[in-house]
Amino acid sequence: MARLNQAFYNRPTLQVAVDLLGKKLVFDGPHGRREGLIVETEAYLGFDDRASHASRGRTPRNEPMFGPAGFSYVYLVYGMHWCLNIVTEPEGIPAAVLIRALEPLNGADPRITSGPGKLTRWLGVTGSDNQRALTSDTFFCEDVAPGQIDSYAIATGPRIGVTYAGAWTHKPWRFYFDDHLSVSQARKSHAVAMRKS
DNA sequence: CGCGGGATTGACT
DNA sequence: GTCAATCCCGCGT
Repeated sequence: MARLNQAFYNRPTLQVAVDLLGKKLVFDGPHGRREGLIVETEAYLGFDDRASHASRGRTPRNEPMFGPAGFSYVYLVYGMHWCLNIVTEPEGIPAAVLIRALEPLNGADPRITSGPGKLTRWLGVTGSDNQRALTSDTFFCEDVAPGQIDSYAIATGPRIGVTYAGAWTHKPWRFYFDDHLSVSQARKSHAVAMRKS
């Protein structure tokens, strides 16, 4: 199926975050080629969004977020887990979509990729993959043929782990396939996700 | 240059 | 439910 091009990512971030659900992520890494369906995302809108790394201006770490859409933004969190984002919106606007969960397509335990730190470990994505184009032959997303996957209701709710973000903490910018086995467990979240459809 | 804290996870009570 | 692991970043001194 069609590979997602830069124009796909060069759009409003909330739209990209929703549209990425159900797409296939492909990565050729240290474990060989690994593929997974994206089943959970979060949008980070930079500038005003206090949950975003870019809310306090341009720094060496968040530099990729300011760059052109369709590139990776990979950073280390809590000293041990890599998080994979895909940069969105035109160059100069810091925004990205965090990939929070995948359904592994090789028959592996669906929980092995049920979290942003878990899926990078499974894929083999590390800091050396920061700011790489996601439109290459070895790292990309693509459409999945209709009927190829089960249909899920798309749910939305507050983003995980951003309790420091003031008013932005509660923005419903997390999107996921409701009841999907690979969606991350939102632990201390008391928020009730709202059905989108 | 030191310090506080994080877009998490898994182990343990 | 609670907590530690672990290190880079960003900010204040």
